[in-house]
Amino acid sequence: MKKACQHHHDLAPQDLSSLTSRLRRESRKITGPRAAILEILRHHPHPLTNREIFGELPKGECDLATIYRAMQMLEKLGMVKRFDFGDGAARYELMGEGDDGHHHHLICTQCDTVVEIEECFPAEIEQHIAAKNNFKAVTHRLEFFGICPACQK
Amino acid sequence: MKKACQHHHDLAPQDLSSLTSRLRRESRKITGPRAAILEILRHHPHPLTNREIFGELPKGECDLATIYRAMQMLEKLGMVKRFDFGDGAARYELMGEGDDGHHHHLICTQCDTVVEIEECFPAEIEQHIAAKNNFKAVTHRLEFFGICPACQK
DNA sequence: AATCAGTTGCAAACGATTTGCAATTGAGTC
DNA sequence: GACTCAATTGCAAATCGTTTGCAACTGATT
Ligand SMILES: [Mn+2]
Ligand SMILES: [Mn+2]
Ligand SMILES: [Zn+2]
Ligand SMILES: [Zn+2]
Repeated sequence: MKKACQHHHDLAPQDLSSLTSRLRRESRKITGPRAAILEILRHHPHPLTNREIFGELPKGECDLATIYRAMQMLEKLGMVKRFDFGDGAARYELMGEGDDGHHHHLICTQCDTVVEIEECFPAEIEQHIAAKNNFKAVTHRLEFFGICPACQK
Repeated sequence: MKKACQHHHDLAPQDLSSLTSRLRRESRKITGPRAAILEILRHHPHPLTNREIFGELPKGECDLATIYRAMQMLEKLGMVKRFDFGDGAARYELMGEGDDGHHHHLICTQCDTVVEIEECFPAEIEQHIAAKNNFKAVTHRLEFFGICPACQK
């Protein structure tokens, strides 16, 4: 009954080699920690916090600070998208090559279940808001919150 | 040329007495720090961080921790609404009695200018998202970002 | 004026994120 | 395969926003 998601998550995750070549292209080194981090992101459909990534890693594989530095770099290179669920921890999701990664989530306020959302804020309304206030390059951050079926008792 | 905003910000700010009576009603004490904080919120049309409130206060008037505690309490009583602009600091705005305070902002990514926005995410689409995923009590957090007229050169 | 729960200042504690630095290591070069 | 050097890492300390323990204090009520 669940409709197929239209984001890259459904597609076979991009292979590691395409990811590492992107790094090489930017003259970044392919290190153990980085490969491990990308491997984890590749297999997760929803945004992960640095601590969650750290938890997925075999202990001793890599320092938490290294993950923070890696995610910063990956975000700068446009390889991951950063999300904010309002709980004080940044979350990252791998994004496809051309893709700008813009999309939204529906989060259960009780159990933190995350659903990828395909709907977006209507462009016409956004343009109207931008024009009315003489702003340029307007975009938005949008996340939905509610009670998931399982938590409804 | 600027169109009138339709939020409570335009109306004369609610007077201190109506605010303090709300506190009294909840058997909270009207203290110097609290009155000073409310006074500041009353005169600010946009969300303020705790540190900004602290900065507005005459030095020595009140401890930062007291502000954190006051804002927590005011939020619990539904007297202020908390916003998140994604920069790691909570922001609070005074809200009217009946009002649930739900609204959005347009923030300049260069100078942090804030504009109050009256538009909201279309309810029908939100309902559709909720229904499709069997979520209940769905709401959203939404903020717009762009370059304000002054920062466009 | 006496009473007492609610408040406050101050310092320490916290959790997420950043940073300095010396040791380590990819990845071309010979 | 060894050589070289900038990029990277681990570790500890530092930052930042926020929370908390606690003893002193104060507003509201009697
Ligand atoms: Mn997603
Ligand atoms: Mn506002
Ligand atoms: Zn969108
Ligand atoms: Zn809205």
